[in-house]
Amino acid sequence: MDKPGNAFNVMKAEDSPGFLLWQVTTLWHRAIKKALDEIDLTHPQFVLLASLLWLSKTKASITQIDLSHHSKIDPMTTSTIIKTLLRKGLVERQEHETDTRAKSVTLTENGIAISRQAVQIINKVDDDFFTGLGKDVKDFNGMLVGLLGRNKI
Amino acid sequence: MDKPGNAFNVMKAEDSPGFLLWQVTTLWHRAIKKALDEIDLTHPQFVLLASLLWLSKTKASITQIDLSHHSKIDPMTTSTIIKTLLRKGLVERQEHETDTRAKSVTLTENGIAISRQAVQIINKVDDDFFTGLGKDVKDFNGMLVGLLGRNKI
DNA sequence: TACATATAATATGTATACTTATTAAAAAAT
DNA sequence: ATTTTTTAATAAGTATACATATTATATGTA
Repeated sequence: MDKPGNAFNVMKAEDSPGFLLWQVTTLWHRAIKKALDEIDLTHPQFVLLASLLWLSKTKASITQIDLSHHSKIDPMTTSTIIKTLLRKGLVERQEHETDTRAKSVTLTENGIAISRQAVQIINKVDDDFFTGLGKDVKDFNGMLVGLLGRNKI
Repeated sequence: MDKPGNAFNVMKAEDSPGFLLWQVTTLWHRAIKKALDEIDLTHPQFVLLASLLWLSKTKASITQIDLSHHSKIDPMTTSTIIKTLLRKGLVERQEHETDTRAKSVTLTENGIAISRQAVQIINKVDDDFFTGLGKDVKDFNGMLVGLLGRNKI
């Protein structure tokens, strides 16, 4: 009764959503990373580019905080990644029209092209990765939306 | 029809399991990181310690590759993290009995204590985080297990 | 208007996470 | 038995991800 293992509250690793989520996302990140290598983007870079593409459908001026909120990437990391995207010529920054503290981030022409390409690549990776869920994907999405709603930070 | 946004194959972000998974795991990682701060562990460090605790229930000699396979953390990263855990005095390494290339990793006494404490902390964080799923947690786990099975790398 | 509080962005420092390449030894193949 | 192929571990280099602290500005309140 005093072996190291008895610290767990589950008998099988498959009963722990946390450990399963760790394993699944580790494999998923790896697959995405590999696919994005082809266009020299990292996963977080892609998330910010896609967020820009997405938000620009409905919002005129997008700040780093907007991107941070949408992507859940913390503001500091967002700042770092945007700086890299600037260096790559995929985004540009201009002064915000009303808030002088903030910066408006926009995609460059090349940024739009790369982002669209990246979205296609990720669509395919995700299609492959989540194929196993079949019809359950709706339920899966629903659960994730539920978790998001209950764990807003 | 040529605005940036039309690159997506979903109309709502809630229809993309990939984006939802990104958001959920980002928030989840943040919550775990914050909780583990208290005992000066990172999430990956915890995963390896818990893996050691778990595997030692059934396996006499545990190598870094064993840990890598179980945790899905790649071998190089496993090596780096184990080195940190060594420095912290939470694990020890000895020559493997039969394979001279490999190293057997074991928890120190303090490592066992810290690991158990960490497991309790994470149990609580995960309980809180996944509470929203209610009875669905079984289905959620099942889907994750399915994804794991279909995406072995 | 003046002051306290909240917010946008970022410099700094530590710890992943991975790629590529290397070393040494085990396993498989002929 | 010798050669070929895998495999365990890791060095080096790049890019997150976060906490903490700082700067400058916006917002709320008296």
